[in-house]
Amino acid sequence: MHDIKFLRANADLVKQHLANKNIQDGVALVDEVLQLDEQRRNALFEVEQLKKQRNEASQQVAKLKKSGEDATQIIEETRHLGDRIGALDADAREVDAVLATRLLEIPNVHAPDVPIGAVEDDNVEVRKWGEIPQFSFEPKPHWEIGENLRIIDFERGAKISGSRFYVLRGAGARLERALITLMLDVHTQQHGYEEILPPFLVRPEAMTGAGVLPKFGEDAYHVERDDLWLIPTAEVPVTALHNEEILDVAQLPIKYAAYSACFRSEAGAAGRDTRGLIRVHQFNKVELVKFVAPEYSYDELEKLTRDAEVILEMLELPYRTVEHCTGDLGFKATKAYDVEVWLPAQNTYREISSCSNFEAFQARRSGIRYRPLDENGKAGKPEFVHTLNGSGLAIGRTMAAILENFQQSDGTVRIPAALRPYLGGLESIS
RNA sequence: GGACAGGUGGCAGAGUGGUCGAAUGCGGCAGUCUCGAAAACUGUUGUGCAUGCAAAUGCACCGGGGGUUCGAAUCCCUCCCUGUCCGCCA
Repeated sequence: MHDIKFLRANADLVKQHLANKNIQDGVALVDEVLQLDEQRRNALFEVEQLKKQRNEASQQVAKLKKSGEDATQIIEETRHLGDRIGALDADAREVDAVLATRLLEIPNVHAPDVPIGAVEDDNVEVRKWGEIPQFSFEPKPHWEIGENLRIIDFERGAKISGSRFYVLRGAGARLERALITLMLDVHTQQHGYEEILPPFLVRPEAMTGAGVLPKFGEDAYHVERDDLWLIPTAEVPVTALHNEEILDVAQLPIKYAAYSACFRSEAGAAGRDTRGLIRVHQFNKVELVKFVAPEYSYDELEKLTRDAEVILEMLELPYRTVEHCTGDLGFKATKAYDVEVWLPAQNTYREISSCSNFEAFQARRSGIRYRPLDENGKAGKPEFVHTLNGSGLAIGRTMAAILENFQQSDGTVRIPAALRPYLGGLESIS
C-alpha cells in the first residue's frame, strides 16, 4: 500500500512506474484514488467543524446542569447538529472504505535501478553456478523417476484430492522431510534466522497485510465457515507476526525461517505444468522473512538471495539467478531476484526461489513500525520498517531437481553428500 | 459447543453518563544534587487524521464494528480475544 501523502505529491512518478511495470489501468487507478482522497478530505473537514460545535455545546450543557440551570434550549438546538453529523459521517465512512480498498489495489513502485522491460524474457541474469550435467542417456522427467522408484504417487494423490495433488511414500517422504530439516538447520545455524512454525490457516487481515487480499483471493483457498484462509506461503503468517507492533530498533534486522505447507488454487493456470511437482495445489516450502530498517533493505535483499543460493550449492544443483525486469516484478516488490534451478528433462532453468524487497509496502498495510534513532541515539517518531522475503527453498521443486539432476542410467538417484546425514547415510534411492 | 469473568497508555492499575486522552504507581526522557553513580526531588513522556510555510489549532482513538444520547472509557447490540469451569477431543 502506498502512503496517500506520497501518492498525492508524486502521482506522476507512480503512474510512470506502474507503466514500467506493465500495469494497464495504473493511471486510472491513481486518478481515482486521488479524487477519492480529495472527496474524503472535504467531507472530513466539514464534519470536524460540526463536531467541534457539538463538543462546545455539550460542555455548555454540562456547565449549566452543574450550576442547576436549565439546558433544554441548547439540547434542542444541538439535536439537529447530531443528525447532520451522523449523515456526513456515514458519507465520509463510505468514501473512506472505497478509498482504502482502491489504495490496497495499487501496485508498488519499483527501485530506480531495476531494468526496464515488459516480460519475463527481459529479466537479467546476474549469476550462474554449477555445471549442467551431461547424460549418456535421455534424462527422464522427475515424475517418471518418482513413479518408477515408487516414491511419488500421482494417481493416488488424484484419487484422494484431485488433480495437482500427489502422495509421497517411503524414501520420497523421507527425502522431503530431510530437505526441510536441512534447510531449516542451515538458515538457523549458519545464516542467523530464528525458526518459526506458523499457523497454516489465517485471518483475512493477515492475507491483506501481506498483500494477497483484496486482489489475489482467487489464487488462494478460503474456508467459508470460519472466514479463514489457507496460506499460499509462510510469508503470510510470518509477516503478520508483528502486525500493529512498534519494533525495538535494537532487534533489527529480525530474520525468520519458517517451514509451512503452502496451498494455491492455481486458478488460471489450467494446462500449465500439468505433470509433476512443479505446479501443485499443496506443497512444502521453507520461507525466509526479514524485518529491517529502510536504509539496509537492499543490502539485506542481496544477503537473503545468497542465503537461498547457498542451499542449492550444498545440494550440488546448478542454478542461475535473474533479476526481475519492471514488467515481471509483480504487485508488491520494488526489486526481486529469482533463483532458478536446472531441470535436465525440461532442458531449462525453473524458479525455485523468489526473493523480494517490498520496502514499506507490506509494513504500511500491516502497521509494522520501529523508532529510528537520530544522530544522538535518541528514538524518534515511529516509521514503517521494510519487509523482505524469499523461498529458502521450495521443497517440491528441490525434490524434482534432485531426481532429474542426479538420475543414473539404471534408474536410481544419487543423494548429494550434504543430504545423506539427514537420510541415515543413504547414498542413493533405488 | 455450554456457563461465568474479563479486555483501559510501554507495563501495572483506578475510573459505571458531563473539561477523562484518562487518577496513581512503575518504567522512559530531561534537569537539580554529586568527582561520578545510586538515592531523593522537579519537570516531561501515546497514536492517527485534517487545516497550515510554520507556530499552532481542530477531530478521532480506553479490544474491533455499530447504536442510544445534547454529551459515551462508562449504557445497548454484535464480533474478536484472554481466563476459569463443564462437555468433546489429538
